[in-house]
Amino acid sequence: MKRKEEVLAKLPDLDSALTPDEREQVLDEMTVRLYRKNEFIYSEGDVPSHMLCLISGKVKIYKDGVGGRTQIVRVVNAVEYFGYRAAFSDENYVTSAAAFEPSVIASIPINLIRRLVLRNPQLGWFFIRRLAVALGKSDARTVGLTQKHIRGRLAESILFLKESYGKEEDGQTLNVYPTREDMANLSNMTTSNAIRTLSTFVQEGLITLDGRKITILDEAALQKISKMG
Amino acid sequence: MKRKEEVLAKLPDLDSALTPDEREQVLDEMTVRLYRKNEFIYSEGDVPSHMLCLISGKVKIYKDGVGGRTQIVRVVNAVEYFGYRAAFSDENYVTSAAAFEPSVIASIPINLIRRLVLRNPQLGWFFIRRLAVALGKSDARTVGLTQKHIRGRLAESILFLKESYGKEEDGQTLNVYPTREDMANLSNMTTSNAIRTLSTFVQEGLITLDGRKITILDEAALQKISKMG
DNA sequence: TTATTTTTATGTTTTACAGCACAAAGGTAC
DNA sequence: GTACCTTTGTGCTGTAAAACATAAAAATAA
Repeated sequence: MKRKEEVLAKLPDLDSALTPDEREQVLDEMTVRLYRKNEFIYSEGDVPSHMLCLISGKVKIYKDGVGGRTQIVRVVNAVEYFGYRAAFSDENYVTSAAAFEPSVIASIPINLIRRLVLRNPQLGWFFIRRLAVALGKSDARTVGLTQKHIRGRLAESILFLKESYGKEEDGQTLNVYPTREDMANLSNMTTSNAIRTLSTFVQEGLITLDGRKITILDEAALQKISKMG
Repeated sequence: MKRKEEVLAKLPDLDSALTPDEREQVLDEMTVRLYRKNEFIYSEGDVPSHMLCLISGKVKIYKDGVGGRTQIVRVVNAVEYFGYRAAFSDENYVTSAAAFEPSVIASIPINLIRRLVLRNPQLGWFFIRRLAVALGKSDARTVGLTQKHIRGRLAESILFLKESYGKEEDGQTLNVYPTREDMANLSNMTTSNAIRTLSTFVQEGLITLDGRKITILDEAALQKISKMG
């Protein structure tokens, strides 16, 4: 219970919306657990019963499409809520979620959240803002992924990861370590082409690679490649 | 003013959220005007000052991408709100909107809406649901447009228009009359390929074309083509 | 009406990228 | 340790769809 109190303290938007009674209830109904690397959190078709909150770690939200291909549509960083969209629109999940790396995730019954939102306009506004931002990003992504050429899409993905997860202390190495396949699934291309194009980026002095570590050397050039398509 | 009263009566989610005082204010600050066919409603980069409501007509929301290509990301049918996403996430518009056909559109200051949402949780919940549905569709669209082949994408677009605008009295002709270029911009392909692929659909007995009228003859087959990619 | 622009239609060429195939390197299990 | 599987890397081939080129038809303007 001590642990849960700490978790709740990290969720100010939610915590501040609670009466003492509700707070008790949230603490009672909330569960916290560790997901291992690559572990599934939920899958397309599942009934969304809980809102999730990533306390620590990194999570990818993706869709499996035609011909075994996968598209990562969003990534989640700590501390962020996720898994509530489907519940809010009364659908089953249309995406799947998995941990990029070991992740601690809190689950709160969605019915409880719904009740809170219907009583607390500030909390409602919080979710409106989150959804509005996500929708804008999704629309931008649709166009980027469909219209840009392979180099543009890969550059966009590298910058997307930088925006989402930031950099290490050196100020240029991405703070996330995706496989080449992850890069391909972010960028709407085959793994081969992700590998190939990353290599040419290295040759051109835009990035360096050390296993799965990606270090950005020339961000301006990447921006340009991403923008030009 | 009579006209505005009628318009407000068509917006139950909003109307019921208003106190008499606010109702007066909305009627006072709301403007209603007719947009001609293909007229711009707002453009990428504009500052969103009003929430819009399509009273009658049809509207397309689109993004201009690289190389002069355009992607229609959403379509709006009467009576539906639009143009609020950017305002809710404190951004300028990242999309543009134009009328598919002559359209009557009401504008309500977004600040007024924001105040109402912050006081009325039901209204907040209404927008949460709308945004959640839109985000789910946008994600599905991203994957459909990137992974499917040209026939699958075009079939998807035809079905998308059917879902969005429905059919005429005959039960099979789409109730919207997009140019071939519109079809291409919906389906992420060139106009030439939209024309070509529509023709093959006619040859295969899936649809008939009469100018811009699209009549669906074999919806099950279109569903299959859309699903298979 | 006639003129002019826009839209539709089709054929040809080019190319970006997927789809293999295969090998080396790196992890993981036993 | 050895065996096995996954990930990374590179070359080759085929093809889906863009790009280009005209031309006819339709819509719009004069």
